Amino acid sequence: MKSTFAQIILPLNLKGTFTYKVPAELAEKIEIGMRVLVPFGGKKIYTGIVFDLHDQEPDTFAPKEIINLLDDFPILPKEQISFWDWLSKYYLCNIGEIYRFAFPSSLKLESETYLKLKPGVTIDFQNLDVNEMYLIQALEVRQLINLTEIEAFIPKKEIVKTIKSLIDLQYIEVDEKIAEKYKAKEIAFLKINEEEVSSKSLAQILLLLKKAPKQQELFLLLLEQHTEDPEKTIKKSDIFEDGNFAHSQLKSLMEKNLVLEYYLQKDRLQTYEGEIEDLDSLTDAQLEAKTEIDKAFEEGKNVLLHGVTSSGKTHLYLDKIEETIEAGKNVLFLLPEIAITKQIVQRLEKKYGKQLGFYHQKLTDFERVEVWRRVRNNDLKILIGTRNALFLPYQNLGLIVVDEEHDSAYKPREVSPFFNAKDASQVLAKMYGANVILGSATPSVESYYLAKKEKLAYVFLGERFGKVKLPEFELINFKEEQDSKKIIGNFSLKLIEEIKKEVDRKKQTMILHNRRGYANVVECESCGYVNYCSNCDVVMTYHKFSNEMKCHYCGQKASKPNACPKCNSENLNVRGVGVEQIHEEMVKIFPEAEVDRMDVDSMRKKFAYEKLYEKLEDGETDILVGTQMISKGLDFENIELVAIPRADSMLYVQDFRAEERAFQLITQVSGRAGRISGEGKVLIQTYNPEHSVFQLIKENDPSKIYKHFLEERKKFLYPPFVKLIMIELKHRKEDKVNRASQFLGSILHKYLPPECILGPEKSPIGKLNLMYQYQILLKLPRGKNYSEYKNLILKSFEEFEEITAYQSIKKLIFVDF
DNA sequence: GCCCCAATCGAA
DNA sequence: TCGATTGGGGCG
Repeated sequence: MKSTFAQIILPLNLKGTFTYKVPAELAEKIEIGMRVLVPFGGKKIYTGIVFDLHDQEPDTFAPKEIINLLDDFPILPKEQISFWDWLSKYYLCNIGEIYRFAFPSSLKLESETYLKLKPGVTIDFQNLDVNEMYLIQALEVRQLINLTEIEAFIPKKEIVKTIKSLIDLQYIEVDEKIAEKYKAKEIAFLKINEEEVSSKSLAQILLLLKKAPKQQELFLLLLEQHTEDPEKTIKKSDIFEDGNFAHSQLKSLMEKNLVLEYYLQKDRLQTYEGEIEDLDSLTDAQLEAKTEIDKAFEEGKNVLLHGVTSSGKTHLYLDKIEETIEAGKNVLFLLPEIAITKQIVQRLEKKYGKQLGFYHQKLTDFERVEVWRRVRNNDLKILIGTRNALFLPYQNLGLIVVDEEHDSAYKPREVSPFFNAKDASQVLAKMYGANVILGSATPSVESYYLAKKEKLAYVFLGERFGKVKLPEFELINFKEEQDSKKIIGNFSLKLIEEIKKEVDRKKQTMILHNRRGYANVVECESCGYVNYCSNCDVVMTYHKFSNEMKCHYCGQKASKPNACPKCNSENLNVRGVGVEQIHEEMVKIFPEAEVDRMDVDSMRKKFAYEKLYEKLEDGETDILVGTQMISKGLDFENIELVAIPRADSMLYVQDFRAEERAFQLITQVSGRAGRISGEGKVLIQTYNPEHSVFQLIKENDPSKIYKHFLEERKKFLYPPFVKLIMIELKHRKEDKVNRASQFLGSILHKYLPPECILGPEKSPIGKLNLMYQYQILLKLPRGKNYSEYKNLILKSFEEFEEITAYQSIKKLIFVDF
C-alpha cells in the first residue's frame, strides 16, 4: 500500500506532527518508525520520525517533500511510537519533546548530517547550477561533508534545494552508516594462554624465561592470580600501576604466546571484579511471594512488591528476570539513579555476560548509540538503566522491574518532558504485553492505594532475610531534654551516650540530617538583614566548609559577608541547622572518633564517594553524618545505630508529600542498621514525639501508616483521591506573568468547576534564575470526567495562546505533580 | 525549537 | 548613531 503523505515527528518543542509529501521513489520503502530527512523552515534539515502514513492531502498548505530515508528498517518499534503518543497526550507535552529526550543526539543529526558522492557516478556538469557545482566539487575533494560546512559556500536558503536536486539526480547520497562509526570504549585485560601453558611444563616455561627475570616474575604473578581464581579478571593497567613492570616485558610474554590480551567494554567493568556468590534457594516467605507474583502475571496484573529492607526483593527480581530470559523475552531493570547495585549486576553478568547492557544519563553519546544498536539487533537481553532506558527500541520486552518505585528521581521536575517513569513503565509494558514489578520497602502512597484497590497485585515480604529482626525505633523528646539542660548543641546527652557506646565497641553509626550546608540563614542581629540570592527569591545557605554562601536553587555562589552590608554591624548570626553543623558537633563531641560527612557538596570531588565507601567498608569511619544520600547503597554489616537528631526538619516542608517522604527516608536509613545482627536501633530526636508520623514509624506497622496517609490525603483532597495538574507560568517581568496567570485562571474558570482551581498565585519560590513564577494548581476528580477535563484544559491553553502578548511567557505543565 | 526581522534600548 | 538585545510570527 503506497501512501502519498506522511506525518513526521520533528525534534522540536512544537505541537503535533508535520505533514510531508512522500516522493514516488520512496513510497515503496517508507514505513512507520523510520527516520527521514526533511527540510523545515528556511534552511534547516532535520531528522524526523515517520509517525503515520496516509493519503489525505492537506488543504491549507502545500507540504514539502521528504528528502530521503535514513533507515532500511524502522528504527523505532511500533510499541515505542504508541508509547510516545500516550506520553504526549497524558503529560500534555509535545511529541517532539519526547523525541528529543528519547533519542541519542547522533541518531537525530541535524546540521551534522553527512553527505557523500554516490560511488561510480559520472557527473554531467553542463546541467548543474552554480551551487550544485560548488557542492560536487567540495565532495570530490573531501569524501564527507556536513550541512554546517556547506553553509560556508552556498547561501543558506539555497542549501536544501541544492541537496534535494543532487539527490534526485542520483549524484549524491546521505551517509547512512553514521552509527557504525562509533565504538564503545574498551579496556584491556590480560589472561594466561592456557593452551600454550598447559602444553608445556612449568619448568620448561621458566627455562624459557631464564634470561629475563622480570618477565619470569610477571608471568608467575599472572599465573598465581589465575590459579587462585580462574574467573577473576586482571586489568592490564593494574599490572603497571606500581611501576614494578614495564610494557616491554609484557610485550615479550605476549610474543612468546604465554599471555593474551583481550578487551571488555568499559561500562561493564565493575561487574567483572570481585566474587560472585551463588544464590541461595528462596526462603519459604520468598517462595510464597513468588507464587503470588506468578498468579498476578497470569491474570495480567502488575505487581507491587512491598518488601521490608533486606527481605530479599533482589532475589525475587532475579528469579523473575531469569524466567523471562528463558522464555526468550527481554528485561528492563529500572533504577532511580545509576548507583551500581552490585548484587544484581554480578549475578546477571555471570549468567548473561554480553547480553547485559547499561543505559543511563552518564553515558556519552557514542555509548548510547552503541547500546541502541545492540538493543535494536536484539543482542542485549537485559537492560539496567535509569528512566531514559524506557525509550530503547526493545524488540520483545517481557518484564520491567522498577526498583525503589517510590523514589522521586523517577520524576525529576527539572528536565522536560515531565513524566513519571514508574507510571510510564506500566504503559510501556502494556504496549509490549509485558509484566511489571514495582518494588520498594516504602511504596509510594499512590501505588499502595492501587494495590489496595486491586489494580496492582500486592505482594508483601514482611520479614528480613534469615529472619533477622527489624530495627527498633526509639523517640527522644528533645524539648524535655532541652528544658532540663541535658543537651549539647543539637544532641541530647541520651543520644550522645548511645553513640558513645557504639564508638566504644567499634560499631559504626549513621546520622541523618537532610539539609545541606552549615546554616540556612545568616542574619544581622542589629537590622535583621538576610542574604538573598540575586537571581532567586530565596535566602542563601551558608556553607562553612567552603566558606561561601550558596543558592541551592540556581547554584549561585557569594562570599560570606563579615559585616552586615546594610548597617555594617558585625553581629551576624546564623539560624537553621545544616548537615555541616551536625558534623562539626560530632567532631567536637567525639574528638578521637573518625567522623565523616556525605552530601552532594562533600562528594563533588572525583572519587570522593568511592574513597568514603572504602573507608566505611574497612570500618575506618566511626560516625557517618549525611543527607538523604546515606539512605541508598550503603549496606555494611557493622552499622547498628542510626540517629536522626532533628527529625522535625523533615516534616515542616510545604508539600503534601512531606510526611510520606519523611517516613520513607527514615525507614530507608533505618534499613542500614543491623542487617545481619538484627540488633539495629534507630533513635529519632524530636520536639514532637506525639506527632502521628513518629508514633506510626515507631510502631512499624506498614498497614497502619499507609492507612493514616490515605486518610489525610482523602480529607485534604490530594492524590490518589484527586488528579493534580500544576501549571507554572514564568517570565522576566513580574507584572506580565502576574496578569497572564490571572487571565489563564479566568479562562480555566469558564470550563472547570471552581473548586478544582487553586490560584493563580505566586509560586512558593517567587523568582528563580531571574524568572518570576506564578502557578495554578488543578485538583481534578478521578474517573471518566478526568479526560474530559483534560480536553477542556487544552482548550483553555489554546485560548490563552491566542493572546500574542502572552506568547513570550513560558508555560510548564506538571501532570501528576 | 530555531530562525528571521522589526522594534527598542543604551552607550558614544 | 549604530550595534546589541528583545519580542513576535512562522515553520508542514
